[in-house]
Amino acid sequence: MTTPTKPKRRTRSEVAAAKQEKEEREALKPARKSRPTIRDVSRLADVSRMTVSRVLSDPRAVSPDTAERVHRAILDLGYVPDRTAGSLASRRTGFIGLMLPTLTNANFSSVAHGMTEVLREANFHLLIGYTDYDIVEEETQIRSMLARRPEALALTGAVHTRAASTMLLRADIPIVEVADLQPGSVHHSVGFSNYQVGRMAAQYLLKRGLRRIGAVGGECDAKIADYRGEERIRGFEDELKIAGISSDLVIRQGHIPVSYSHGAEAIATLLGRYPAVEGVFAVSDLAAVGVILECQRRKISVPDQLSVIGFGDFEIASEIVPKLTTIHVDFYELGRRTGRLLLDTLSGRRTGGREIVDVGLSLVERESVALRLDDSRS
Amino acid sequence: MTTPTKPKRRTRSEVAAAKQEKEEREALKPARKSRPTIRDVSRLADVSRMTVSRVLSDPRAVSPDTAERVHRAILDLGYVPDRTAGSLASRRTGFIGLMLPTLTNANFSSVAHGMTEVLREANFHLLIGYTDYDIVEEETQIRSMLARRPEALALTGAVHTRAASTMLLRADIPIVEVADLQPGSVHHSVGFSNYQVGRMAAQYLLKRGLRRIGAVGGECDAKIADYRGEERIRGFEDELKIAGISSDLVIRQGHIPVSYSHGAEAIATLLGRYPAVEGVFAVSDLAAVGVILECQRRKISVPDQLSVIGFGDFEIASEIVPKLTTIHVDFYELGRRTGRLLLDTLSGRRTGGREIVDVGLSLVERESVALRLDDSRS
DNA sequence: GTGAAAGCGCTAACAC
DNA sequence: GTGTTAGCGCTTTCAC
Repeated sequence: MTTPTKPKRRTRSEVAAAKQEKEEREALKPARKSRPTIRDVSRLADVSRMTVSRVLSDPRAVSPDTAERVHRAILDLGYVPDRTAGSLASRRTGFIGLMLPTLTNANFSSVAHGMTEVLREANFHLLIGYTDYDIVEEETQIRSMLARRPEALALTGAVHTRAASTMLLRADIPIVEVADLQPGSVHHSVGFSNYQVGRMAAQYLLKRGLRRIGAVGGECDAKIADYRGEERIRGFEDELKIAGISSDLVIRQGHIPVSYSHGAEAIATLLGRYPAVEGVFAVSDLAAVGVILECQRRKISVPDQLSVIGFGDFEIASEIVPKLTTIHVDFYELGRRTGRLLLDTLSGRRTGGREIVDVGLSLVERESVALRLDDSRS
Repeated sequence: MTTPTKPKRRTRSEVAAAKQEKEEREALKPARKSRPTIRDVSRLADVSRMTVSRVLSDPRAVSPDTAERVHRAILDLGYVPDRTAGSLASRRTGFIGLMLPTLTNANFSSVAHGMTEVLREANFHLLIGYTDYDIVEEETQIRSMLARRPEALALTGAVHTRAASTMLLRADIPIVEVADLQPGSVHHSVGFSNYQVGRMAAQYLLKRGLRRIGAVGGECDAKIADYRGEERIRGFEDELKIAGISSDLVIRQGHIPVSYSHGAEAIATLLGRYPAVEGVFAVSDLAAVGVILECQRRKISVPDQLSVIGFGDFEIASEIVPKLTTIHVDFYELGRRTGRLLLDTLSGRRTGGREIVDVGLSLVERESVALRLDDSRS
């Protein structure tokens, strides 16, 4: 029972001696069959663990000879440093969180793509979560993400539960709200104004001489809501109001994520109620394409009989027949800007208050909106 | 200089005494302004740190009263456990890596979605990387992912660099190759046979009485290659060979990711070379939709003049006019199966050798393939 | 049911 | 340029 290799309970006086032995034990510790650690490398290269650490993090601080030996040992052993341990010691995890509404939307994917491109160079990893457009789920996700100690967080949108907001504040890390520019927020923002998207769409349809115009977007219910889509609709309605046009043709129907079939169904409803509708704004290109396709099935000519304008400039927009006129946002660039803002903030290159980056909007005129010359307005 | 609070160098004899003081110092340690730790919770709840840990990981091991006090303390402090530290101590990171070719493909996103759904319940997090279809980049990504000590890895496809394969073996964790069933692999597989996809497409076109048929896919160059797409093309060609039909109409053009415009350009090439082509298989629905759209522009009727069959059953497939006949794979389910396989393996519920899960293929007959009744074959 | 001791594999800080 | 010390915030293990 009293195996000498197995340390037993020791009296106080033995502690110092034990300490003496530490080095010796360390040297004897068998090259276990498990993954090699920094210690294995240090022994093989005959240097201290710190030197190995330095070779990896700041090679210039080590003499070329030593570095060479260490590198060889690393290769020999197939050593892969453990960033979990490194994170704990340095208190820098190298994680940045990104919370998306859904994984399966090309534009949000582009944000993730853009961020990753920027973060990669700085050796940061993106931790991706998604909420299915549910802010209660977002709260859960934020909590479990914070347990990974991300150094910064990017969230889609500016609407959160109270508890989530509290956690975010307490986390005391840079936070940026992405894809939505809300004046009230306390965090950084990189995005564009969804409200402005709606206004721009309405302005364009009006400018083209269209008057009987409407919009299609998703419903909002208690929990699951597309705040950004609703903002776009709101902007659209406000612009109509200014022009003295009724917003009866604006319909909210179906649930997010808004997609092709959603657009097809919504235009069917709209056409049923207001057969005379001559122009429609869809809160997403996917819905807009659904509208065009439904028109194709019904032999309604776009844009001759019905004009369509979308949002997002998804890839399909420039391919569909007729090509879709839409409002473009560079989501990939948005992701890059977000990544850079966060990196700059973390490195202290950027200091001070709330940063607001507007990546802007651009109208891409293609073929899906008619020009009513018979109309008298500009 | 000799600030009493700052511990100085100590003689051996002082060490024991210092140890004595440890507890006292700990008790005195100021409630620093930083994030609360398990120690802060334990002090507030007047229990040991271990008890707090148990409340979080195995509540039944703690008396209800104690648990209650601990929970209150957690809430009071807004304590969020640090999984970085937990991972190091328990040697379980709760990470599972997923390597995708690209972030911006709906079907791969579905895999990530499916996996996440399954992993969430087990409190695992997905670590997502992407390679841009480049196996050298994959190697880099795998290396940096392994530094996070994922407990398992899911890779898209079975083609890796030698160095990558070595690392994977050494990592000594469960690995599953996803979306590609390659007989030669040493790892688990969850997927389908891309080769079979191509054969199925050819068989279907032939069965419908089409003879002058071809395919459109991407080129392969030294590094960046769509192995899966190429497999599908290969299957297609082999089936043609069996039927005694030339595969001259099979063209590989352009680079991945294959998308709408790729299909449009490829069909333009094909039509230029072989105006009499009557049927085409596109390695991806996106390319197939591009073909349909290009035909629309050229006033070529689909399927009357040209039949089109795709792969992937992307959302647009069932919306486009005419609706696209395609080969469906349930990528979401594929992700779920992958997640479950990995979880089962990790929990020891599953043991033994290489597991191969074929999620299967199904042909979705819609409107884009003609039926040539004038042909004599079945 | 609860606690004390001993790390997990690294790095910050400082010594030489 | 290199090494030593002392943790990072948890969990494992074992004692009671």
